[in-house]
Amino acid sequence: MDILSTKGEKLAERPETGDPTIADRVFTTLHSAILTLQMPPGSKFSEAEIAKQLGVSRQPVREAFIRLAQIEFVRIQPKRATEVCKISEAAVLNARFIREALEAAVVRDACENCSDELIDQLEDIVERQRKAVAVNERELFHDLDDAFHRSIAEGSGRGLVWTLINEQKAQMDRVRYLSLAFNEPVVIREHAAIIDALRDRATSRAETAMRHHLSRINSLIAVLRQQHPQYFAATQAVQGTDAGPLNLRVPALVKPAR
Amino acid sequence: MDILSTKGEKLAERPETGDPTIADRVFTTLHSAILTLQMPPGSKFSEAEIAKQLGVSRQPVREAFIRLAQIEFVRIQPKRATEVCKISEAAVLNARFIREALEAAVVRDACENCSDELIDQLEDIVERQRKAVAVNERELFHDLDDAFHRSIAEGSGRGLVWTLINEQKAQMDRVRYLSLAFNEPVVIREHAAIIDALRDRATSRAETAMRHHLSRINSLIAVLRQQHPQYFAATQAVQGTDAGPLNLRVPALVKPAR
DNA sequence: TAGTAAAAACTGGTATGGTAGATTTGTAAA
DNA sequence: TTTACAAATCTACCATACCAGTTTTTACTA
Repeated sequence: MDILSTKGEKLAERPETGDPTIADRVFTTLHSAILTLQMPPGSKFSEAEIAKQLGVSRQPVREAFIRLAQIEFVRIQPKRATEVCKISEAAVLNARFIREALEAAVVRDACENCSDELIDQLEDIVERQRKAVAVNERELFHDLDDAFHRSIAEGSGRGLVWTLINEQKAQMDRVRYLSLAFNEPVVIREHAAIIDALRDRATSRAETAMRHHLSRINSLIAVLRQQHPQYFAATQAVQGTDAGPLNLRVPALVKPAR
Repeated sequence: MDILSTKGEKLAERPETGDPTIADRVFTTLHSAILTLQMPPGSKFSEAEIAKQLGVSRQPVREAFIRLAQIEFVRIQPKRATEVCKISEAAVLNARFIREALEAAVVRDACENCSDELIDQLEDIVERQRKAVAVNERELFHDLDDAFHRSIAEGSGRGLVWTLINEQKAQMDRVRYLSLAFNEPVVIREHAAIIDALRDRATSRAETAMRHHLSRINSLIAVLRQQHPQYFAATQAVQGTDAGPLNLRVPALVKPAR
């Protein structure tokens, strides 16, 4: 089956080299395939199978799996199977909570720090979103949506925060791919409201607008869960990594290396 | 040699099995060694070297490296070396920003949702902190500090958020290990203030108290940077993963499945 | 036919050898 | 002494073989 996409985000590359490894490319490929639901939640596969499909050895596939497991895209069951994590409603709502808290803080910062150039840039992005809607370019629209939020973070000197938001967003993005009707006009209106508040340096209003903008997924998820129950995990299964009771220390074991 | 501990932070274990792999144990060991500065920032080492020291093959060490790289504990330079990431002031301040935004949101939630049992539990933790100070048990004190913040998150139904806070905290914890004088009495007083606000369900006051409590590291880091310049990265080196200008798709990199 | 146990066919985990690229070292020339 | 360049020695990456569990299939028994 010709499942694997060849496009993907630049999540995998090393900062030091413009020369991504095979493991990097496998990671990018699988990441994209999972995000776009080409590999649907709950589907099982094996290192060997993917390796064969991609024409590489098991080793880089295995390393890609490790990284995917760390961002909870897949769940590795030793000696058993590896499967694409189902969408956990709790995890999505948690991601939204985190994103809202962070973006609210970021947009407050932006109100106080940001340059007029940022506002111009944001308006440009929204304008391009209007055009994307006009020609029905859904992918472009979503990329521009990312760019909008990202620009706010970077424009207020919080570029590093975006890295984290982006990770959290991944779980939500799978939901987004499930939803065919995303109501782009409303998104554009909300973006415009955020820009207005930024221009007026109205901190509270900007925060409120951002929180409202990010809250829409709450209504989406319930509907989508109904439509695609097979993609969702059982309700109470939190599926998170438990860090244990107290994070106790381990004894000293490794000598520092020179 | 009898090398790898089987106890320790449960960061590494798989949910499905009580049987951590060698790679899990290597990860835990190295994670702890880096956190406690036994492996100081900037020190270089190799897969083979660590494998030899620990008496295992290179493979599980390599997988541990991958996971450590993902949380920015080490930096893998292909064909060159792997080194413990230096402490980046920008990264620490970023982590503090994220933590403050999240914990502020969490404590607001806690004011509205939390049970009286939580408040009792928090008071118990602070009481144990007092005892820890009395007998000068620094490690225990810090563990209890973690427990305090974690309990608030879990008590308000935001346990998953703690997972993320904990990751961010790691960068800050290395700084904490550098600091011999942590001013425990002030910490205890601030914890008490948070509890008071929680008991009164005073949302804004709780948030303010929490933000104030988390802001102390700002003054710490400048001093520590002076004292231990070799552990810190150059100022402008942000050292974060840059995802590129727009998250545009990358061209086809992997041959599609055969 | 139903139940059960052996065996075959998977799974991911680990060890090891080889490769390409980066760094260091050493040697020879200016 | 300094410089240039080649060889030796690192590095992490990849492929492969093997191992120990798990699951599925198969075949035999009641």
